[in-house]
Amino acid sequence: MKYDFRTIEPKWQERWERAGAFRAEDHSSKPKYYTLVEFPYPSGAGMHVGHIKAYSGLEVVSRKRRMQGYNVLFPIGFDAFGLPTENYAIKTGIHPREVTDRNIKKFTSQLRRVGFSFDWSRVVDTTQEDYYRWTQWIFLKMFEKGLVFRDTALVNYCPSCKVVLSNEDSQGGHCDICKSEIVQKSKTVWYLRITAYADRLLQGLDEVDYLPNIRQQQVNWIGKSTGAYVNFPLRGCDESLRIYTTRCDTLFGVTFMVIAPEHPILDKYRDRIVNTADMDAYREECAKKTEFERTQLAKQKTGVRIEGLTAVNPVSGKEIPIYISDYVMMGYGTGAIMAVPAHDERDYAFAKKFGIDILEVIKGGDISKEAYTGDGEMVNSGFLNGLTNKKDSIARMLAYLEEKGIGEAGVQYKMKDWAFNRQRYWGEPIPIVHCPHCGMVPVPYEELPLRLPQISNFEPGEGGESPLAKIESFVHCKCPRCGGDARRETDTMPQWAGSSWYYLRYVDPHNTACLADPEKLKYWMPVDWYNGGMEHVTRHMIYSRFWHKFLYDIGAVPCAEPYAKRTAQGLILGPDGEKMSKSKGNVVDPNDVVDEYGADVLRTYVLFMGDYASAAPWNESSMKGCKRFLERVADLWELVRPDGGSPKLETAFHKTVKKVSLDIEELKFNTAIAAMMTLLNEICEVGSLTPEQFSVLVRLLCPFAPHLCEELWETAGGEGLCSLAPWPEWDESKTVDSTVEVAVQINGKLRATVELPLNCAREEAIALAKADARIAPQLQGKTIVKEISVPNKIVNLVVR
RNA sequence: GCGGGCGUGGCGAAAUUGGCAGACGCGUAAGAUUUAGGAUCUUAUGUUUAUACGUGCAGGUUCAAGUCCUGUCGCCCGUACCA
Repeated sequence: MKYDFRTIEPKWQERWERAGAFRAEDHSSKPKYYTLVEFPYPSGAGMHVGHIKAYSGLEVVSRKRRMQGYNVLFPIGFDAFGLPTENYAIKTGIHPREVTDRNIKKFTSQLRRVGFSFDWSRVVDTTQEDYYRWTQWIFLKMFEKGLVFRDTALVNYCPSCKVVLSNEDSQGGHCDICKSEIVQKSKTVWYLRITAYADRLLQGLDEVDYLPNIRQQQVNWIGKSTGAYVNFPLRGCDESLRIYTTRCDTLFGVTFMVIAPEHPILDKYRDRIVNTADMDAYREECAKKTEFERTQLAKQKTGVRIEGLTAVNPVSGKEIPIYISDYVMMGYGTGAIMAVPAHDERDYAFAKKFGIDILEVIKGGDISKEAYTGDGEMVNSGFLNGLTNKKDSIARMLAYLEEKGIGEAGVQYKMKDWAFNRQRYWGEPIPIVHCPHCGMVPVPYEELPLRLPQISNFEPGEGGESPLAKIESFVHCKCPRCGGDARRETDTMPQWAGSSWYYLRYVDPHNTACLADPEKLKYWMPVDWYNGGMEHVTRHMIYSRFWHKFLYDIGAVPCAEPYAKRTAQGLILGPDGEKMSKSKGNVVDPNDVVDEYGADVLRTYVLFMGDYASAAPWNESSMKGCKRFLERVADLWELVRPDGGSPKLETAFHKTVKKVSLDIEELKFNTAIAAMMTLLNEICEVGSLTPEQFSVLVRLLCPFAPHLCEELWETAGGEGLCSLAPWPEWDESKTVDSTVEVAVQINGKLRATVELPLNCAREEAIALAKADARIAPQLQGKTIVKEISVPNKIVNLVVR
């Protein structure tokens, strides 16, 4: 058969669509399987081949599952709210709705051309009113349950995007979207109390099957630490300074305290402080520093001693000085620390610089040179002296603190509450009304969706307020509670909102009564296998796990975890080995590849190019190997004969079916394809194959190159669609030949290989090995000290 | 610093519990075919003269190490003054 992909591919795409071949059934007696890929953000640039690789993995799994008789839900949609579209609108004046629709159209056509087996009847678009209605509904439910709060805080602000960012979106002190430097700004911010779920998000990881590195990243992100809160009395005040520490056993070694420059105690006891001028100067200096400067210029310690205010070490009774320094953060713990310079590197550096006492409480190091952070015997520590086990000394100290009422055990998380608002137009409006009498009042559920008003000027205000603030008709409203004049909240939700629950909407995308029908959720949830990029493993996944757990708590979903299994694919790099980006001009457009090579070659190549989880550079000439492979398969029909094949080829088929079946489950697509290539080589060597063998190969290859395989299936008179034909099975007993090649070593060095019957007995194998024409001469005059035989693998003769 | 991962031909990479290192593909070379080019097919292809040597480097365990152990160098990803 001539491999005419330009005719074949549109033909089968049309037939699949007409037959509804990949529609998931809501009511089915078949077992269900829900495969999920991360839905794309429809950017103006269109898709690149990285998207294709990201979807091809579970595409193969989904197709295999269908052939195995599962009712498969493999949906796609668009995460379409977001800044790039809005920035484009500002630049061009074209409404984001229009831009979004255009981009979605482009993405859809690209995806269709690749022949992905998505259920196109379930597409969701987060920017559609019937979708964001339910995003707002979830928000209001959280508001109702006290998980939404507002606070004035120093926030990460991007001066270029004019928008407040969460900690997650401003890592390394740079805006996640435009890469410009973040500044700290005091703003009123909406928060979601994700920290209330920190422990459950951590524990939930035990119930799911995530790749170990993915799990670890989430654990680190949540960042749970166990320790103690300790109160240090302030001399001459009724109040104590509260700190958090993981090493309360070193309490006797505390020689000073450090508090964050923003710590409220500084204002409260301002009249007692002698050197307010120095203090204010330092605080101002810190406020000006960006988060970036504060962490990068870190290693050099700066600070100011607060004169007139001292604390008392609650276990030793010694009076100790208090400093302010920006190495202590207001956002972690209590914003104050007890400093143990002898056993903490940062405290040590600070103490050296300011000439503060360093008191050893753990033996083992040389504290005249550096801080000792290892374990050892406790000294200078009263009742702890002599203890050598860290656990014991911590337990003893904790017991003491609790007994005396000085402190208590506690935990801390690195994870912070989720800053949940953006001063932007293209997002879900936050459905809250500010009433001068009633305060914050939720928009009634029956008024959802709270629609985005039509506007034409998308510029944010100079003060960084949302473009919505300029729309009088939107802002002015009546309070839903008292009916008086009120103002609408004008901030919108961050982009992460819509993607936090989209997998639920796929289950029932057109429901108008609830976010998804409970019965359908019960059938489809949880997602059996979720694949996506490593960059979404912390933010997106933790956010959506949090939303899901909340929905579980209010009875809206039937399971505690949304994703039963999670894997991640590696990037496709440009041909130059660099990350693909528009600015580097190394982006490969899937449309170009489909034009020149066809969708099946593209699909096969992105999976063949290397380990699925690793990054690999695009290499066009390497893709030609996949093209040749498919062309040779297309020609195979010529070799089909009822009496074709050979016993050896039959074994090769069983081996290959097994290998491909198992490799797909482990995302080892590269070796699965290699195995089929090897099989093809063997068929060509034999020169013929049976019709049944042909059918097996076509079905085996179908998830990878479905268009070609449908065509071959039809040519061979197969029944129905190849895509829905039964997955080939293998017979374990037929995966092995009757004879095996066994390596013969002398002193561990390969000297010959011998053909032995399968499962040849040890004695016989050794005897046959010794008798081999190449081995026997080498044993002349030598003594055999040891004979090792591993069945079907190796014989090793140790001689002297 | 901490957490995770990786280091194998000219290139992308394979290699169950330790058991023939380099499967499969690219590239390269020679030949066939072709008016020519391209495409296709056949053969060869880790280094080396047989012997020997080869999985970042140095040791170790073992009959046997890419795989296990100790030390060391380098790279990538994530995170970062987390008390």
